[in-house]
Amino acid sequence: MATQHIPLAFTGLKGHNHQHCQQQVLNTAARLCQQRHVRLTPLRREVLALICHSHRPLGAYTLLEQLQAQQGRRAAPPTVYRALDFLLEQGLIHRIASLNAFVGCFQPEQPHIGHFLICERCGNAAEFDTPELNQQLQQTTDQLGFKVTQQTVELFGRCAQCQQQDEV
Amino acid sequence: MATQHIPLAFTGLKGHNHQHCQQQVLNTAARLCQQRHVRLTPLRREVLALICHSHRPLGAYTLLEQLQAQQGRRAAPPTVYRALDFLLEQGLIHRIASLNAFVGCFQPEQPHIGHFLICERCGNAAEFDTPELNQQLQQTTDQLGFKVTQQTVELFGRCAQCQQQDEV
DNA sequence: GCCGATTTGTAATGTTATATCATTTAAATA
DNA sequence: TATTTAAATGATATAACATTACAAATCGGC
Repeated sequence: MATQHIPLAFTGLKGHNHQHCQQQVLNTAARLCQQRHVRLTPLRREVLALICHSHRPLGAYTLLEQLQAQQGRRAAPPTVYRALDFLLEQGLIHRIASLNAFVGCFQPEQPHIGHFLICERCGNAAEFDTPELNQQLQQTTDQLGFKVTQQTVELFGRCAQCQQQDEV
Repeated sequence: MATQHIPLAFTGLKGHNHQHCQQQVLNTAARLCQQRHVRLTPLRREVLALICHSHRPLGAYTLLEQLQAQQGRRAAPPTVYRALDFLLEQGLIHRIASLNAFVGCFQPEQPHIGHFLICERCGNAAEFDTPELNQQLQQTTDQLGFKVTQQTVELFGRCAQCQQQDEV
């Protein structure tokens, strides 16, 4: 729940090996699905791969196009949405409500609250999860007598790299 | 910015006079628009009134229906969306991204970050704004080198009242 | 191999939001 | 007050996002 998570998407310049990162996500997904006795079918795996191909949130229809393009697969919206539903259920991706888009989860081992930083310049989304913030949210809502069951925390702005780029 | 805000929507049972509340919002809106030299036209005022009629977020097409029903006004989607854009710009309403819906702002005097508690049982949304949480968010994002320009914080769950109701 | 359950295909439709251009209304100015 | 100009609204079409319903195919367990 309160797992420390270094934002991956914004580590790009500092030796983030994305190909490796993506492969790892796919491997982890395969293992988790096996453990959970659910099926990571080719289609689902494909959608996950497309999503994890970048750290930018992708819309369902973008995924649909890419599916069609990539392997001449005839696909309709439900095809993608069903795959997305599965991946969401398994905690392998997250939905970014304010963008109607989806990003890969890079810590799918244990289910967790997804808090996001989204850079308006590079488009990358980074998941973050700090105990302090969780605690503060808990404390605040406790005080108000509100029992939280689900969170949407999406912070937009500029990542560190893009702030530097801006100055140039 | 860090104005203490007692969630209004969840004070219903404790003497929240909603008619008065709604009237006050409309009056404040009128005054603010006058001060700002922008026009709170009948249409915009009407949409604001509909939104503030309850504390439940309303979708654009619900508002459209209500507009049409209420005064036989012929209206198309852009009519509503333009009014909503205006009200958003003026800080008189907020958009709840995870619901594609809109709620009134009950503290429109000074622009502020909208953080929301949304009860899944009664459907009410309450704005909250605590210095502690703001500070923690600031601190967390500072540490990550991220410069926030816009926030979507929407917490779903049960309000205090509905928790009581559940127990019955 | 057969049966039931899960997954995928397909067509249609629902929901949310925007683009574009014409028309009307309000405000500013002469 | 008449005229000009800007702002707001009307109207049509369409884009973007998402779901329903039912048929066909595929997978696992027996």
